[in-house]
Amino acid sequence: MKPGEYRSGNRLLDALPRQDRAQNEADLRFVALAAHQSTHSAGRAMEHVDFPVDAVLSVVATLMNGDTVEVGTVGNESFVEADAALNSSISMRTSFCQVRGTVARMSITRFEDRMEKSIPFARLMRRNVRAGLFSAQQFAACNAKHAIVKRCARWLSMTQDRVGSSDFILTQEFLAIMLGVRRSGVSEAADALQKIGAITYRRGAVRVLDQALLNAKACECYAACKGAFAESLQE
Amino acid sequence: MKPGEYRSGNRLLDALPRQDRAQNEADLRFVALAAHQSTHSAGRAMEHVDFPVDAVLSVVATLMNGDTVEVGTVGNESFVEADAALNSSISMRTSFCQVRGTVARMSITRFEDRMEKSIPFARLMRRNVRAGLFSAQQFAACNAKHAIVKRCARWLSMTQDRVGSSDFILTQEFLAIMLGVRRSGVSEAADALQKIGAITYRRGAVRVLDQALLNAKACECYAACKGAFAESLQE
DNA sequence: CGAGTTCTGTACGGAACTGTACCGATCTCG
DNA sequence: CGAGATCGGTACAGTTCCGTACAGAACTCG
Repeated sequence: MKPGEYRSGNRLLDALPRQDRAQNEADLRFVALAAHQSTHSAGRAMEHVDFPVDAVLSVVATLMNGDTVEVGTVGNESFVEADAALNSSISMRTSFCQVRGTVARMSITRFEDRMEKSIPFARLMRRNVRAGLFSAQQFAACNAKHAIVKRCARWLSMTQDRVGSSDFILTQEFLAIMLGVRRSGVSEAADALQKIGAITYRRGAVRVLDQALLNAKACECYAACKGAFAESLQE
Repeated sequence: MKPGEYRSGNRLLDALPRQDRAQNEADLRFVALAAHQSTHSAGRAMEHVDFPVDAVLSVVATLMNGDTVEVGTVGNESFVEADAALNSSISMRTSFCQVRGTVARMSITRFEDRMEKSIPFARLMRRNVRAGLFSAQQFAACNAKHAIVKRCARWLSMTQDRVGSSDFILTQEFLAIMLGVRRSGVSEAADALQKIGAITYRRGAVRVLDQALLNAKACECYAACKGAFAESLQE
């Protein structure tokens, strides 16, 4: 493979200019993550930065009563944790693997070095953090205004894009935690989406039957976040 | 006044090292903002960046049905808009003045120039954006989990810190929009806070009677966001 | 195969919040 | 001062969602 033709499988890394892409080959190692495996802990120094390939990671805020709410969903269009691109090597949030798969892992040392030395690298990462900020803001509005079914459809739509498959493993229990609602609330929402033929949901196995229909049932936040990340990968 | 002793009144700008502070004097002009006056529009190129002195600005997400929800509150500990520190001169969100007062305004050109040329400047701004990201995430969790009264107390607590006064002007109508709830919901919450003697609320005029009590009634998100911004101003 | 675990569907009372409406109080401004 | 606009308190029916509980289905593993 010629230099610069290296592809990591993470769209953010692969959107770098040729020379930076070549550097990726040396800086990355691929790690298979199991479901619910933690990658970063709130308040702890980061040892590495993870660029998902086909895994989906969740960034969550943990409240004092122990409740957790998802504040960011990260797939092959982005990375965890954003702090690394904001002059801090301490992660503010906890993140873990939601849908099992592979991530391209870079040490925090290498990441910081490249932020400093490559203008295109730093620029692309920061533009991506901007999309992450947009998403967090969108989630704030979404959680305040949108009904469970729509948020549920949004999450499934986002996840399908990220895993690149119609099938993925996810229990209602975890989806409920992500959305900040009751499990039985997700059960009812998933049932509604099944009845209209958008998905099937059987014991942790989701299958998207009609992507267009599912997207249509999702709130506007799906398209908004997708657009923000897409924009951050261009130019 | 000796160089480096210049104080803008915005704590973020004033946390810069001596040399950068001196530069502020040339780069800033002070602008008085009226309540509800817009400073940035979603999708439009930024002409300037605003560092509040005693004004309080709101960053809002506008949904397709026209509803707006606050996704960031900005006072003298921060600035709008974060995008400027993330390699974009286009604002992703709309922001406007919530509590009237003064902002220190810098042209986007000067801001970008300083981001590029001063490492301490760029570092401080990015650490501040990190706190802004943390806040947006916290709001996402807050909107999903916390009751109106607590969110209301949070907002008033945050605002009092930012205006540096026990009195400020704010209609329930606008507070309702910020929290993403009904106006009469705010009316009931404000009434509850009045009954316990934390505040008085009369026709758009809020007076905080017992700050400690108000803070205690606020959800944990008040302290969490305050801490995040405080940390971003140190070192 | 059988015991134990995990996961989902469903139910029910209750709490929180919504949408809407109306009135009175207060402020603004000619 | 008086008309009009703004703002806040209250009410009520309706909806969404919560907390909790329980049973059955599906899976795991010895």
